[in-house]
Amino acid sequence: MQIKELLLQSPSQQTVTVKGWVRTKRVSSSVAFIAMNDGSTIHNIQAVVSDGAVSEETLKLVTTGSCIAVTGILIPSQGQGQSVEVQVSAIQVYGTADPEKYPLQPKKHSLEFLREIAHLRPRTNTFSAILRIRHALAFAIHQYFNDHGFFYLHTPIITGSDAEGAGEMFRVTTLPAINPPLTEDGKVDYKEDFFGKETNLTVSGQLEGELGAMALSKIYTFGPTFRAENSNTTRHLAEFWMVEPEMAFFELTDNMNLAEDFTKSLISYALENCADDIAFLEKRLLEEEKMKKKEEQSEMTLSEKLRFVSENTFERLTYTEAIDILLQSKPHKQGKFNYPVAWGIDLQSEHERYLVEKHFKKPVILTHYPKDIKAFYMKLEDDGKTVRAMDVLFPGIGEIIGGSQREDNYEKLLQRTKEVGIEEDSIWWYLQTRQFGSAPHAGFGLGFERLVLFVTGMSNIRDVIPFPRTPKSAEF
RNA sequence: UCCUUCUUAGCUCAGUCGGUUAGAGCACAUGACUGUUAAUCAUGGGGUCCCUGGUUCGAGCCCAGGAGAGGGAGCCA
Repeated sequence: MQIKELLLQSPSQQTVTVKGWVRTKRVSSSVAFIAMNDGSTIHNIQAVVSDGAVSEETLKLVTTGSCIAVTGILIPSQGQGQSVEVQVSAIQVYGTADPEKYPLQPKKHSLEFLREIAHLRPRTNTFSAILRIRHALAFAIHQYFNDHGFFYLHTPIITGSDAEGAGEMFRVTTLPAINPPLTEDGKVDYKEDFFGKETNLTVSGQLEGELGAMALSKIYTFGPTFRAENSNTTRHLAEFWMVEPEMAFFELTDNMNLAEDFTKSLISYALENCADDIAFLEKRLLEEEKMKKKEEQSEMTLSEKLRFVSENTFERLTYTEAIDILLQSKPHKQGKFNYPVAWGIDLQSEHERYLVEKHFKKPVILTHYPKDIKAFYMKLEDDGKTVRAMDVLFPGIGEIIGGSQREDNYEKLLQRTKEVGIEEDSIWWYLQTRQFGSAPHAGFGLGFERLVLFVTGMSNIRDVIPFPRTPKSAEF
């Protein structure tokens, strides 16, 4: 029986067997206490070994990190801190853990150190809590879409197009790294490669997602995506998971409504279903906050922040309105921004942070960006200057969602591909959807790790994915 | 990629003006203790001071180069 279930049982004379990893062992002359955890819950179960119940040799093997099965009777606990505990009659040691060598000690470890032992960090309270929340959010995503008539579309991970323009790509090839076949003009001959052309790992499933939406009406993708950008920040990974719904007959406002309802319901799901884990992470954050200066401490606890976001309306405004607010802002007038503010600029982090964290103090949806700073597939407004784009900005995270209504007019789309220098041949199939039964449609991409970051209150994206891939780092 | 900070025991860190034998807390080991909650108390072991080179009578400390990590920025989700 899992420890999560066991802790909910009322004590009985029935014999139970619990399997898990030892967190701590406390020994006194006549009794030993073993705290065990199997990852099913943040809570440990206490196994009590009375004098003589288990041989001394066996008990000696029970150390922090070892894996054991204990058999005994579930009894009411005499001590504080738990209602039931196991009165042990037998212990089976599955795997020992030399206490001199086992890196996880019954004490606080820095997140930096735990990153170096990512193979063991899921055994800590913090990471098991994060991983359970990550799972719950993934489940909630599928449930939400299923309940709302979306179909899960599996878009390819290896792509032959590099038209998304979302960033540098990882090349996929089976050609030898040394002396690859060359063309007559000395370049690598990809006709000889596995697919007979240049291929890469996907940076987004959107273009294929649109093909699905043009048949199934409402689809979503949820899979890994890859960016070979040399980004070294707390918000970027080279391999991350993205959720990309795409809906026929949706215009920009429908898209915004969906994005807002979707993220709110995911957060509510976590609040309802991961209460223990969120409470643990909240306590952890509070301790961390105490170390900070007064002015840097956040005004809300983690659960307050999550509830605030899930219960309040996101602020919606256009890029042009946002620029006006920034031009009127104190930091702009006092010259505090490092980057100048003017219509046409790409908003910098400091600008987004001001809008979200200082001015509105809630999530913000920015729309109608200038076309020149956005992707080619976004629908051009009638003003000819802006596109029907939307970015959802979250406090502390920045851009968590980027999306748009797509250009559904063939001529206009073709025009834009030419302007940004995309070869027609490379995305003929994408362009054809605008020739055969085109329809207004829209969609967005949600960075899954950024959502997990927000819900767990963690500050580094490397700590919300089991095995992070970042520049110069692909261990484990 | 740029800016910036850091690298000393298993972990988190201190280390004075460059000075002879490098410290603390936790962890670990041993012992004590009749119910603990990251138990407590006592004792003990544990060091390539990130690497390479230089300055100096003498370098953990100063200089140069390199590696790794953190934070910020850019790119974005």
